[in-house]
Amino acid sequence: MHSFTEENYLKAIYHLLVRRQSATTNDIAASLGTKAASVTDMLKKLSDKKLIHYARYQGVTLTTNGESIALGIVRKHRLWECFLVEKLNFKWDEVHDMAEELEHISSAKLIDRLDEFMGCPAYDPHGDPIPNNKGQIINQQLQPALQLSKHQSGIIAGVADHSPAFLQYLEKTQLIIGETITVTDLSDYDISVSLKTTNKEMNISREVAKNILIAI
Amino acid sequence: MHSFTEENYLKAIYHLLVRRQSATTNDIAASLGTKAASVTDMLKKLSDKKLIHYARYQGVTLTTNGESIALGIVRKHRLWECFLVEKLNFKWDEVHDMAEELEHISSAKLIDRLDEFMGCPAYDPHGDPIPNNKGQIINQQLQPALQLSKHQSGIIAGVADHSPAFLQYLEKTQLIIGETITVTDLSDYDISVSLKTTNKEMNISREVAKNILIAI
DNA sequence: TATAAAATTTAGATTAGCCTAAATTTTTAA
DNA sequence: TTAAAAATTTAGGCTAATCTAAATTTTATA
Ligand SMILES: [Mn+2]
Ligand SMILES: [Mn+2]
Ligand SMILES: [Mn+2]
Ligand SMILES: [Mn+2]
Repeated sequence: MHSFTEENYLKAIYHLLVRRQSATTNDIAASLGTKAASVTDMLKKLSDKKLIHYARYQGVTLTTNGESIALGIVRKHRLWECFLVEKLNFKWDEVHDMAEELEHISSAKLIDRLDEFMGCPAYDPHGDPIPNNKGQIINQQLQPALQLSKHQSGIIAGVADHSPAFLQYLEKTQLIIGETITVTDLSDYDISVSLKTTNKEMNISREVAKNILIAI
Repeated sequence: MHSFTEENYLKAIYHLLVRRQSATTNDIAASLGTKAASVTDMLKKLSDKKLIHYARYQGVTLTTNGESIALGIVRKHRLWECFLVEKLNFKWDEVHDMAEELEHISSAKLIDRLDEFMGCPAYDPHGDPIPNNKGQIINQQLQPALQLSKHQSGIIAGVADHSPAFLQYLEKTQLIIGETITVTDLSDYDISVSLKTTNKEMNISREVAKNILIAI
């Protein structure tokens, strides 16, 4: 149907629009590891195919069609991650690269069967919502743990940084999806946040607190 | 590591060598749906990479390295077929095209985990042996049902035709892997073979009998 | 064993996706 | 409000994989 490359562009544009409200040539190039000139070439092609709205120098948005393809890729990526973690016992920091390949397996029937096999999960191992087979997706309202005030509690529901290093750190410190945390101290001059979980108390950096997402 | 295209060439060459003891330019072109000129180009490239032994006009064989890559692809293809049939409830005639895509997923760790998850099966849904992670494969000695003599029994262990149409016919008539059949009549002038299974008696054409493989 | 037929290779092009360098447009800030 | 900086596009090229048409080699057969 569409090439892997086209699918990757549409997905990158989708993520940029979700996360930053805009998708520029340089942003797309950075997220795909290509050069801006290559992106411009592809934007013309995607525009010709009516998958994006594109006006020179103005950045892009997805057409209805383009967005539904992007959501299909995101759905596959996240469902395969569920499979890898829950059935094949991979850790949540190990699955992304495999899912980057698996998301391009074309069969819609396969992915719907996988969805069923996994029990139609709503979220992937990183807390990201899984679009259903009509492309509908739950829009989670999450906030960085850093924004919690002193004595406030919340449940960890996602991460803003998906890097293996960060995920491994969270795993090691038991700051995992579903865990309830309570802020015990917030310091202005120091750069750390003190908190307690069900089992223990700990101190995390502002950087970490910024990347842990709490359900509101 | 290697492109999908290179992997497909190596797999095609492997299958031709197994099934016909030789792999010629035209045969490879036919099995990949490309033209002979394209095959010649790729043979040069695979030869430069020391994956095949190639001498102009003489056909090709696989190097140790080339064969081990081919066996890796075959392993992935067959394990994914097992998964699709046993876990996602696909029929044996539906899985081939999906496996053609899944066989190129690169992670060795993924395929070894999948192997484990499936219980390290020795055969795929069509009775074809699955190479282990060292590339070792069981060399089954099978014979076409057509070669059974009158009153002789045997167990269906494979198929020589993997087309959905043939597989559906076998499924419908319950001539499936593991079924014991006994030849009740063989006619010289008529083109059919009469046989009985555990449940019923039936009559199949020579063409069908040729493509049902019996364990010896 | 000499042709004819078949198989294979070479020559020359095309397409998708990528690149660098140069030109153009937009944005920033003096 | 204009010059510098940043972003983007254009121009020109490269590689992998493909093709058609023509040339070459092998094989079959008269
Ligand atoms: Mn991921
Ligand atoms: Mn994820
Ligand atoms: Mn198959
Ligand atoms: Mn099979």
